[in-house]
Amino acid sequence: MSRKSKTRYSILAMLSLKPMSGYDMKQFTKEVMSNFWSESYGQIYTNLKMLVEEGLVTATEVAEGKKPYKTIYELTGRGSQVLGEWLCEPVSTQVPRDELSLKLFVGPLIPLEVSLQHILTHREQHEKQLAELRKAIARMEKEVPDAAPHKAYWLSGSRMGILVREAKLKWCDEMESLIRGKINQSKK
Amino acid sequence: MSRKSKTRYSILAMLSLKPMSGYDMKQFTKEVMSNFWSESYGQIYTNLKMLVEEGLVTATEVAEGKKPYKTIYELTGRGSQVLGEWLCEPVSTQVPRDELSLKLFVGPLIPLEVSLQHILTHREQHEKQLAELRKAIARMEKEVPDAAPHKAYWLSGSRMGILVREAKLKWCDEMESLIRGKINQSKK
DNA sequence: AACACCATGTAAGCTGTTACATGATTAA
DNA sequence: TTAATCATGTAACAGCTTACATGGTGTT
Repeated sequence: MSRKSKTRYSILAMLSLKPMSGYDMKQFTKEVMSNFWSESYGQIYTNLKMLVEEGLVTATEVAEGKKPYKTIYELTGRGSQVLGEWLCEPVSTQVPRDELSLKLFVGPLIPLEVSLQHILTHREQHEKQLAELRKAIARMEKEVPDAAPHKAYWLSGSRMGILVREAKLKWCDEMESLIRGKINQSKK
Repeated sequence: MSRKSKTRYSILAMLSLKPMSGYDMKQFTKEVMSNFWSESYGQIYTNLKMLVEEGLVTATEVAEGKKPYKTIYELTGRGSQVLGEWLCEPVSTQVPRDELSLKLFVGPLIPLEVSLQHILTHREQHEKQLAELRKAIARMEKEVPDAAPHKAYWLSGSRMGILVREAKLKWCDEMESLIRGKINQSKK
C-alpha cells in the first residue's frame, strides 16, 4: 500500500469549493487555510498535471480582459467521487515533530537566556496568529450568511486553531516564569 | 543554504543525555519523546553513519554477556558543539498540515455520521495519549530526583502535551455537540 | 524606472517512510 | 518450537521545498 500525497486531496478539496487556478490555490491556502494547511507551487502544479491526466480535474484556459491567460481547474464527477472516498477514510495519525519541544528537552545544555528567548519568540508568533485567526472569524461572521452549510465547519476549524494556540500561550507563560525563576536563582 | 535534517540534531540531542545504540534511540523516541518526536530506523542508521564520518559522534562495538554485539554511539566534543549551536538558533516555523481540519473544512461533502466518527476516533486517541502522558509524568516525578537539572524541562515538555491535548479534547466536545445538533435537525 | 503582484512551471535535491533482509536471544 | 524482542542495516521511492526561470500588468 503506497502512501498517497495529501496535496492531491487538498487540491480536490479546494476545487470542491470553487474552480480555481494553481495560483489561486496557493493564495487560498495562505489566506484561508493557513491555520491548518499549506502548499508550495511545486506541489500544486505537478499534482494538477497528474490529476488532469487521471481525469479527476479538467483544465480550461481563460482570458479575462487584457490579462494573458489563466488555467482554471474544475472537479470532474470522478474527482469528486475520489475526494468523497478519501474524506470518509479515517484520519491517518500524524507523526509529531515539534522542534521547540526538542530544543527544550535538552534545555540544560543551553543558557537560560536563550531558552527564554525561544519561548518569547514562540509566544509572539502565537499571539500574532491568534489575532489573525480572530480577524478571519470576524470577517467570516459578517460575510458568510448563517444559512451557508459550510459556515459552521469553517468556523470550527478556526476554533480549533484558537483553542490550541491559547493552550500554547498558557504554556509559554508557565515556561517563562519557570525560566525566569531559574535565572534569578542563579544570580543570587 | 541547505535545509538541515532535524534527525541529525535529534540524534545529537539524545546522545547528549547518554550514549546509545541505534536501536536504543528508536525505543527512546517511542517511550520518552513520543509526545513531540519520532524517528524511523531508516533515518537513524543512515544519519548515524554520516555523523560518524563527520566526526560528531563515535561508534564503539560492545559485547555484553552472550549477546551478539551492539554499537554504542557517543557525542564527541565537536558533536556537542554543533548541537549547542543548533539549540541556540531560533526555532524554525513549522508548516501546519492537519488532516482532520482539512477533512472537516469540506465537511458538508460527507455524511454527518462520518464526520462524527472522525471526531470520536480523534477524541479517543487524544484521551489515550493524555492518559499515557500523565502516567509518564507520575513515573518521572517518582524516579527523577528534584535536583536533577533536566527534570523541569522534561516535565514542561509533557506539560505542553497535556495542555494542547486538553484543548483538542474540548474542541472535540464542541464539534460533537455541533454535529449531533445537525443530525437531530435533519431527522426532524 | 522600479516594484509589487499575477501567473506558470521545472529541476535539484533533501527528508523521510516503508518494505525488505538478516540473524541472535529469550520467554511461553 | 513458536513468537516476541533485540539489533542492524539497505533500497526504493514518495513527498515536499527551494531556487530558478519566464514574462505580463498595474501602480508609484
